[in-house]
Amino acid sequence: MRSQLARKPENTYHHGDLRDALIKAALREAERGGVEAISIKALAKQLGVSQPAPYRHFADREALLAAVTAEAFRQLSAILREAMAKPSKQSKLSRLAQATLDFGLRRNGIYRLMFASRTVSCAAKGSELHEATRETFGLVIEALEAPAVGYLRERHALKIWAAVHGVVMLAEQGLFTGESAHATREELVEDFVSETKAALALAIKNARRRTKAGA
Amino acid sequence: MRSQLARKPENTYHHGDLRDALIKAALREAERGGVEAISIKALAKQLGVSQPAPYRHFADREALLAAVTAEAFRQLSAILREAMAKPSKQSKLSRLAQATLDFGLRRNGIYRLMFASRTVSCAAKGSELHEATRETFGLVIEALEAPAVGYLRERHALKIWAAVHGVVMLAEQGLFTGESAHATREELVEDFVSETKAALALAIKNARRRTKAGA
DNA sequence: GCTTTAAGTTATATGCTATTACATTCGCGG
DNA sequence: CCGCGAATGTAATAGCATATAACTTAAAGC
Repeated sequence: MRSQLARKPENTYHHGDLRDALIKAALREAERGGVEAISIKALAKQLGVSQPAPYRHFADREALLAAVTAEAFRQLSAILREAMAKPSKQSKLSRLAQATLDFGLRRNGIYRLMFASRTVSCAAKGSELHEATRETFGLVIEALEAPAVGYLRERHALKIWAAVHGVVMLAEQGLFTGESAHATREELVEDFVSETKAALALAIKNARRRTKAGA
Repeated sequence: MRSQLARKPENTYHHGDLRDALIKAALREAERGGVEAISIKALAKQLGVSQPAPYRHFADREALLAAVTAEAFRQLSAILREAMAKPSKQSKLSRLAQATLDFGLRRNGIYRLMFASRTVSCAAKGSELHEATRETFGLVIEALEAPAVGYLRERHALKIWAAVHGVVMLAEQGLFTGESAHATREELVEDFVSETKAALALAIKNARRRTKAGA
């Protein structure tokens, strides 16, 4: 199992690690041109194998996309983990949010593969992709750094997650150029971070009060 | 110019209004299967014309998608306008936000065409599509019902717009099923609406104070 | 009415997905 | 160390979509 990221060596029949190479190459393509830039045929040519070879590893294009998307989620998780670990004056939540924004803008083709295609919604409950997305969302919950009070953390994690994605979407649409350029994307994300923190703190306080009253 | 929404009448050479019929039919397809379900060939067959006929009206598939997306934005604008006009106990902003959420979930294929494809970002500044998107965003600003203080309205319009889109995205990914189901999508949107209103009111007050102090 | 032009047709080139039948290599048990 | 089965890759091909070129028909303007 020769870990081979690029073309297969000439004069060999087997590539060595075609499955992995396909995923890596597809990620590169998606980074450039989005989902539609991922072509099985083109990838095969790029890696020096015949067109049908990829079908030994993926049932169809959708299956490849699912694997690529899962890998993308794992990469994002790693980036977010790193951002959260790094010592900083900013809060963990802020660092996570800004890192997500940065990822969404810099690697937008991949980002859209992850959040704007149907691939994820079709992922079955135990699938590799489903696990990868849940892991990433777990980091959001973790970044809230709040005590576990019922479902409050999840709810506020959803809120900040949604808000950041919205900013990425609109930024990519060009809604931040023009007159709206006053509000930079980073500022907007920071707004959401503050509001989420405040709302969560308040909600926890209220929950505690209710619990005490009930006891 | 016989306004003809469906197939071309048999035994006639000209369809009558193929361009419009293509857009309408493509919208139907997108509503079902998303962008990738829009096939020039299939549309031509559906409308009873030859495959290359659509190319008389659209340079390529991208051009058709742009026109379809523009039409979708106009339809959304109409829906939002109606929601805002309707008398209700809810605020205009709330009605706009909830209507957008509803549109995003109910007509998700079209929604993705509008907000999650590259079509919009590629729209040139004076294009039909660009105008349509700006019109829709104008409604968001209008829904804020706030006095015009500098760029504050645009900024907060961006915020609520982003937040709602984020909710739609995550909802479609299935992040609201499972343990997170406690927070319904509608509740989350309402949270964002309240927070946006509060933040905008505060910002306006601060701006007024600064202006007075400066005068 | 004749001509120009818009709109549609047939035929065809190209590229992608996917399947089938066949070939090669790897690795493991004897 | 040999041979056999499973995994992996290839060649050939079917089917569908985009797009272009050359040709035809109808509509509109003078």
